[in-house]
Amino acid sequence: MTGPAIRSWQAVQDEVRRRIARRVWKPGDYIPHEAELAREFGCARATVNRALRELAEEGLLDRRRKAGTRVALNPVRRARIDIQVIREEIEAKGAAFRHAVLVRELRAPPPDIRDRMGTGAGQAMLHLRTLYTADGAPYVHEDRWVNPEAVPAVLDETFSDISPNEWLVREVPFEGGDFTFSAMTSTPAEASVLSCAVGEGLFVLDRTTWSAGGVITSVRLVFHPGYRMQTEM
Amino acid sequence: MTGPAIRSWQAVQDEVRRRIARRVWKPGDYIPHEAELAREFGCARATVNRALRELAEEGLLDRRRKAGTRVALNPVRRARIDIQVIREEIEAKGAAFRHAVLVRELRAPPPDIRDRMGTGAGQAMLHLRTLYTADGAPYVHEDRWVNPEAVPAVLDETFSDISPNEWLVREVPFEGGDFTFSAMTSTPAEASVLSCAVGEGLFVLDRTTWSAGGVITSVRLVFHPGYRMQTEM
DNA sequence: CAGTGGTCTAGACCACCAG
DNA sequence: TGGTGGTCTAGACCACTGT
Repeated sequence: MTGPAIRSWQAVQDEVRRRIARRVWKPGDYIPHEAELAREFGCARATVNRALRELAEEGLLDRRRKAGTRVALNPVRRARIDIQVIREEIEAKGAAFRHAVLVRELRAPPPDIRDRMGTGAGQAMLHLRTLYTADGAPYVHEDRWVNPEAVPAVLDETFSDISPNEWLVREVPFEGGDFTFSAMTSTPAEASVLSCAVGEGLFVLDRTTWSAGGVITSVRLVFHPGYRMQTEM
Repeated sequence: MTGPAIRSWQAVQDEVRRRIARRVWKPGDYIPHEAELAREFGCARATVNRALRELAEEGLLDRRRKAGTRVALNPVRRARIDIQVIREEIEAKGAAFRHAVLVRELRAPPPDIRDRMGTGAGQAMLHLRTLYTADGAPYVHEDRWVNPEAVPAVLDETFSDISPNEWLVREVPFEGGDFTFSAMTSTPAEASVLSCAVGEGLFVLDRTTWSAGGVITSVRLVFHPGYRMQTEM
C-alpha cells in the first residue's frame, strides 16, 4: 500500500479507471489480480471484486478465471437507454399528454408480425393504432398487436381513459423483450397521421415483449420528425 | 423457509422476478425486507442484497432506506446497446471491411459543433469525413471533429491504415460521453456518399466523448438505409 | 494441476430518511 | 430515532481454464 487506503468499491473503481485513462495500465495489459489489489488498496477482496466486476460489465475490462484481468483492447461501450411510459416522457418535457385510438380491431396479423411474434397463421390478435400527442402536436404513432391468449383482459378494454402503452405496462407483467431502433421514410399514411411531409426521415422503435405465458405484444413506434433519444455514459 | 433453499443470488433474483410476474407482489406493493427474505430463502442477506440491487438498477424495484423495497409502478425498462468498433460490427456480419478518408482538414468547426464540444470560437479542430464500407457497399458515413489540444498525436496520423474510429478507441482513453439517436432525411450530399436516394430516412448516431483532459471528439454517424440497431432485454 | 475470478457467509457498522 | 438498505470484512469454498 503506497498511498492512503482506498476502501470503498467506488474509490477502487475510480482509481482503476484513472490508471486505465492515464495508461498506467494499457489496453491488452494484465492488471494485478484481486488479492494483490486488495492488499495494495488496503481493502477486502470482495470490495475489489465488486469494482472490477462492474468495469467488466461496462466492457472496459476482460476477466477470465485463471487467466486474470486485462484492459479491453477495443472496449465495447454500453449505452443504456431508459424507455419509459410515453405519457411520462411527454409530461417530463412539461407538455400536455393525450392519446387517441385510431384503430381497434380483432384480426389475423400480417406475416411479418406473425414472424416477430412467432404465432400461428390463423390466430386473431387485437390490433391497435394510437396517436400520442404533446401539447396537441403529434408525438408518436403506435401500431400494436396484442396476443389475446396471453392477455385475455385486453378484449374488454376500450383504452379511452388509459393508453394501450400504459395499460399494458401496468397490467401485464412481462419478463423479456427485444428492441430494434431504425429509421424509415415517411409514407403518405404516416405523414398524414403525424402531420408531417411525405418523405421525411422518421425514428422508429420496434419492440416485442413476452412472459412465461407466451408472446404478449409487438409494437412499432414511429416518432415525429426531429425526435431524439439521448443517453449518457 | 417453506420450500427448498434458494442460495445463489441468481436463484433469488429469478424467484423475485417470478413473484412479480405472477402478481404475488403487485406493482406498488412493499416486499419483505432483506433480512426476512434471507431467512425465507435460507441464504445470507448479502445474497439477497445483490439480487435486489440489480433488479432496482433495472428499474423493476424501487428501494429506499427505511421505507423499504417496493415493486415499481411504471417500470422504466433499460435497453442496453453495445456500441463496438465499426470494423468489428461489419466483420461480425461476415462482410469485408474497408474505410476511406474523404476529408481531412484543420479548421474551426461550425457553431453547432462548438456548442456540443464546448470549445472556443477560433479554435481549430481536425475535421475528418470517412466512409466505412461492408463488402464494398456504403455502411456508414462518419463526420468527425477531433480536439488537437486533447489529442495532439492526431495531427500526425493519416488514417490510411487504421480508421479514425478505431484509432481513437485504441489510442485515446476516454472517460465519458453522450449519445443521441435520431433519424434524418438524406440530403443530396449524404445520398451521394451513401449511394442512396435523396429523401430516404437514415439512422443517425451523434456522440461526443471526453476525458479528464477535456473534450476529445464529436462525431456524427449516418448509416445506410435499412440499418437497424438491435438489443434484448 | 494450480491460479484466478465468482460467489457465499456471518457479522458489523454506517447512511439515510419516514414517522 | 429506529428501521431499512448500503457497504465492508475476513474467510471459505467453488468453477473454470491455462499450462
